Amino acid sequence: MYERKIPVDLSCPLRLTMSLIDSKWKSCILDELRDAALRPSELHKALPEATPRVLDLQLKELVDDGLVAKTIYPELPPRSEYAITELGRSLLPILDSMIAWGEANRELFEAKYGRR
Amino acid sequence: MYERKIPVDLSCPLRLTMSLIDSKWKSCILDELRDAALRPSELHKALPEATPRVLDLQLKELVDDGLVAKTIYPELPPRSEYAITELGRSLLPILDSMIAWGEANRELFEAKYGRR
DNA sequence: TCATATACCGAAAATTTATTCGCCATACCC
DNA sequence: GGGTATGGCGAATAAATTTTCGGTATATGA
Repeated sequence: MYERKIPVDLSCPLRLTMSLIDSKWKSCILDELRDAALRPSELHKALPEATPRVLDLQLKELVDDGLVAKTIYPELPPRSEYAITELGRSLLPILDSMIAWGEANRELFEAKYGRR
Repeated sequence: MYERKIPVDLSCPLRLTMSLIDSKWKSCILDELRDAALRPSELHKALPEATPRVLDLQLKELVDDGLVAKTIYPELPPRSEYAITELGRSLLPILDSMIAWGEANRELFEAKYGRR
């Protein structure tokens, strides 16, 4: 039985929301799942910089928190799919505003921290 | 001269925005500064769970990233103030939507992860 | 002289998060 | 039997973040 090591932060609304998405890949995973459910191998193809292991670990927490749902198909070789839930989907407007902010300010930070 | 250990993530708009605010206290600091500039001791009073040290470290990164501005008053004992910049203020609507989401879903997670 | 107050910083330790590597199980195919 | 493919997990390591503790500097005032 899986259990979060670090519990969701219930101390204030902002920290609650942040604690659900503030790891390195969770917000990207939710963003990738917005249009279609993906298998772990497809998600890894979409986010090649993330290792399969870390995607697996963070998907487990997203499932645990109810933002993503997992479906296992009893086939061989095994197949599973991860889909965003309605609760997870309700976070997408927040991610959208972050994406818009990042696009609006990309040049500023590229100039500041240098395009390699 | 101060320098970020981990650079801002320029690889995509979402990760850029997240990398600016995804540490444990940065979003709370920005939220606290929305109405008035605060001195470090006042900020610590507003966020007593954060140690003065970590507030200091994260304020430095927020200043470095241009989200917060620091003013030093040459008095004794020393006095300094941290104020949100226009760039930082442009993130507040995102924080507002996170706060609203957290309020809307607080009960769900309290039921799930237990009020102590 | 000594304590106070304020902001700040260095360094070590502790904690949390991410990476790397290799293994498991299973049915299919050669 | 050996190779392939898939999803998943354990454990060790590495890296990043946070905490803890102590110290600096300065003018005031007891």
